[in-house]
Amino acid sequence: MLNSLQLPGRPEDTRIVVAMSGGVDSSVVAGLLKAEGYDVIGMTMQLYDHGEAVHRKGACCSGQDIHDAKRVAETLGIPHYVLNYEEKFQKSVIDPFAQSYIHGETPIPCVACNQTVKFVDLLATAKELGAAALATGHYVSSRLAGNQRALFRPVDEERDQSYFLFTTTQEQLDFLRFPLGDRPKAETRELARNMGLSVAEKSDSQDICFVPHGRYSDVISKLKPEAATPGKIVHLDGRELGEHKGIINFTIGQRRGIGVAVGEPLYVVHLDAENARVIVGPKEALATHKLYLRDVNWIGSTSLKDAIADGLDIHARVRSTRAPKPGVLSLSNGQVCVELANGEDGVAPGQACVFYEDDTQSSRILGGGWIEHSEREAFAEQALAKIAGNSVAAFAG
RNA sequence: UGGGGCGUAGCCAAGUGGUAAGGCAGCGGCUUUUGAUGCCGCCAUGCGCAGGUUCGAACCCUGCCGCCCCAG
Repeated sequence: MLNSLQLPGRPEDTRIVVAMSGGVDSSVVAGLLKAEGYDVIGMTMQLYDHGEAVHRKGACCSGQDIHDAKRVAETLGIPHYVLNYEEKFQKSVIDPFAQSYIHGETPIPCVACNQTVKFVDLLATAKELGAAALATGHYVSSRLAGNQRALFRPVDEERDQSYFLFTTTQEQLDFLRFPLGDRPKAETRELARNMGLSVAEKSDSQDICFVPHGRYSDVISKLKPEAATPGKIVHLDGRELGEHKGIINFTIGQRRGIGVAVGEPLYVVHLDAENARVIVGPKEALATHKLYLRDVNWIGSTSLKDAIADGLDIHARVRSTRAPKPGVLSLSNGQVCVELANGEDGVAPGQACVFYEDDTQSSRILGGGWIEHSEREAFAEQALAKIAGNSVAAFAG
């Protein structure tokens, strides 16, 4: 006989740790589980210096948010602990974040945070406390598929956070619970009001939590002053259009902030970290069909190797908010790759490609990988090759 | 200093007598638990300068300044 979290034993005998960010979602999770009678412990991670981000809307894991979490815990009558993971967060999330941009890639700190601090350190602490599960406020569903848990898209498609959870391992998945995956966001807020939680009307979190005022490049510059190396802005057709203040300020697909006027809009199509060049071009040059992935995490029911041996029809996401699009997952020269039937724009190395079983509303998440590089239309590939050649020639001369 | 052309916002550019299009760039906002994209809004009391004609001038006239081309 399993309880509502599909664990053996009565709720009263089941200890659950809830990762409380200080936001509405995780607060409601704690409230729901407490109401069901579970032995709930709230835990909040302190991830970075609260000095600068205290009053920022939509932050988490610092200053005000920790206070909010504490208040909620008091209201619910559950114990609450604050875990100082500042050093780990710096090392596992912020530093790699900066390095990624320096290398001309575009990181996803939210995934790095889930992958490291949240589902490793916090999860370990939960186990140490004798918890049977770690519950979070993510909008994603998980349930048993055979004798192991599987991940599915949530009921509220608009809030789907599965993209940020693609690195979750089977072992972590078996210990995690996502009670909000089966209800719409509006209902969560309603529940928060009914529970009398102080955070009921708090704005949703957005943007990178550890970036104070919207300029992520400031964080990098502060951390690595030498990172902002100026360089040239080069058009796909070879023209040098101007200068920029460092490739850390750009990402593939970006339009605003290039600062060059040529009559037609320009987009960043490639970042040449080695030569500090930003390659720009027309929107058409962004269309990407084939993605090569590294560090693939697979949480399908059969092994990855077996599943994709003959090519597997999947739906894939290259960004969190877009609907999964049809594609084929396969092995190409030993590297996992995805061929998107209709292509996508703005595909940047360092971002993730997440696999879904199909395009249904409650599709299973099969895993995903980090985008190492990608292939565009022939004309763009040729132009890029030519520009790369010019750079080599320039160095030789 | 003979001839011709041009000077409109940061860039490009339409307008050739009726009260300054548009694009790009920039700025602001919306959207978004990553970076983006997208969408919406803002952006020349003034058209190289100074006079003149006219009810009315970026448009016509005069002079000046600057740039370009051809011929030297």
